[in-house]
Amino acid sequence: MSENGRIITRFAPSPTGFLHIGGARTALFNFLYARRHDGKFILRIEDTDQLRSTDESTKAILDAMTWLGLNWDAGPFFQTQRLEIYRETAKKLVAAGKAYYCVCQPEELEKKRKQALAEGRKPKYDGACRDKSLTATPDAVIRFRCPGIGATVVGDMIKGPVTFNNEELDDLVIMRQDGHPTYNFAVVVDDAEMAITDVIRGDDHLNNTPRQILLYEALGYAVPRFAHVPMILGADKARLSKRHGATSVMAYQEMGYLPEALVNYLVRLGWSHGDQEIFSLAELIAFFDLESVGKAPAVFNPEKLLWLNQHYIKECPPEKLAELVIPFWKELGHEVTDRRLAAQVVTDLRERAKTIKEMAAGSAFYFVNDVAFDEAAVKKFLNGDHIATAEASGLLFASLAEENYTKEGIENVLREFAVRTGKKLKDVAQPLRVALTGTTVSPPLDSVMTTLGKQKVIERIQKAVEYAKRVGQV
RNA sequence: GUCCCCAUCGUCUAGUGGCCUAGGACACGGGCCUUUCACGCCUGUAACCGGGGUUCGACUCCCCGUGGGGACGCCA
Repeated sequence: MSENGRIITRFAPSPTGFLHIGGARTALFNFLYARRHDGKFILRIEDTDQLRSTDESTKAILDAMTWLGLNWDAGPFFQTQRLEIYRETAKKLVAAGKAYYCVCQPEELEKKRKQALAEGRKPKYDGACRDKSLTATPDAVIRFRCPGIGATVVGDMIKGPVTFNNEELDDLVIMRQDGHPTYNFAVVVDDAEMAITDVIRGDDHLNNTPRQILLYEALGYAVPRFAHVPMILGADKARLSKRHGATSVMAYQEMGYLPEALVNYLVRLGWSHGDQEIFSLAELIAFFDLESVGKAPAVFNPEKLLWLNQHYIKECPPEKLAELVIPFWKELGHEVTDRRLAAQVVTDLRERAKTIKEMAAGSAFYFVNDVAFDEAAVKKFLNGDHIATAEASGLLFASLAEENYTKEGIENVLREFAVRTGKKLKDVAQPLRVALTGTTVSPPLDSVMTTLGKQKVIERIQKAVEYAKRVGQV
């Protein structure tokens, strides 16, 4: 079954919600491990829970994987399309005496479970139907017969060998009343059938692993290698959840994050390569290994993710960045079609935005007909003497020859003007900035002015002067 | 309660018995640069959970404790 020793990994989410941060990291590790070893990465949707699985979730998960660039080589496979395989396999187990039908009622079991917990015992199935040799009936489930003696060792690639006493394991249900397999059964059958060589998953599954190994053995399958990755926690060290902020991968896209940033952040959550922080995809594929995955759970730190996002924004080519900002401008009501202009705007903002969303907001002034003036800024920099300064410098720009209307030319005008009037450059720049952008915070004036173009600059200065006069600043 | 896992700066981590006066990164403080805000550069604060062993020598190995996480479903 195994393709001559080739590594095969899989990501197997249940479609009961969006792809979250933790799942994304698991998927990423599986993806990288497969790529690193020139193997195969399979996507499998574990939709055996009829109640909670939805098509929307499946779509959302696929979209998020695609956005992150976690391209799978096969699948998505759906467990609900493979029901026959589980049923047949389960029947074989029953025929071999390794599994049996059970008619214990869920309510009854729940009662016993609670009682055991209350009495301080480990809640385990009591084996009521174990030796009744029941046959298939509509309300019967199938349980796997656990040995109950001996021990099972999980040779985990991250945690090292972990030993479980088999008496800790009870007879788990493998086929439900509704004819669907349970997780522990379906996962074993599929991982075996799909010839998965390395199972990389969250360490919340470590406790399931011994019973899965027992199933592999009962079915005569080869046992894969396991790697249990520690959980991701929130700032309060509790398991990461909605109350810690955004946990959905796509929420980060909406907030203006680059997939490269999220991938880079996620991979460093638990994995390291010396002191290196920034990794290209090619480097990740070249370097990723399970030996360097830590054993301790990691706290999700949005600040560092933000820093990485800023880094990738700075690195991003303007043309590509422009493509990414366009939808965010649109959301702000600016239909930007001029790609050249967009690339220029983005270049102005590139080093001063932490997210694409922030970049869109910080550059909206380029696209308006009338600048939205910030009251405090106007009050401070478009008054008395300042307004005369703006007006005067505006005339200078107007008289600037087209070939001198460059960043250098503009800066020269600014500097000479400051020297001539005995002002600080700052006192010349700020009024202009407010006139052109409406606020005191913007990219450098020479950039703003060249991007905006001479005509608009002159127009905006005039309008600003008029505005200031109108609101009685003079 | 039982079982399993884990434990280095606030956070992510380097460290595999002497290289450690414990390194890097984020965040934070100070400084430089500067036409605003940023970027960048320099710099500072900050950690080996506790106790026993083992060893000439423990952040590194062992045990116990403590703390945190996970599992105990006809969820995955």
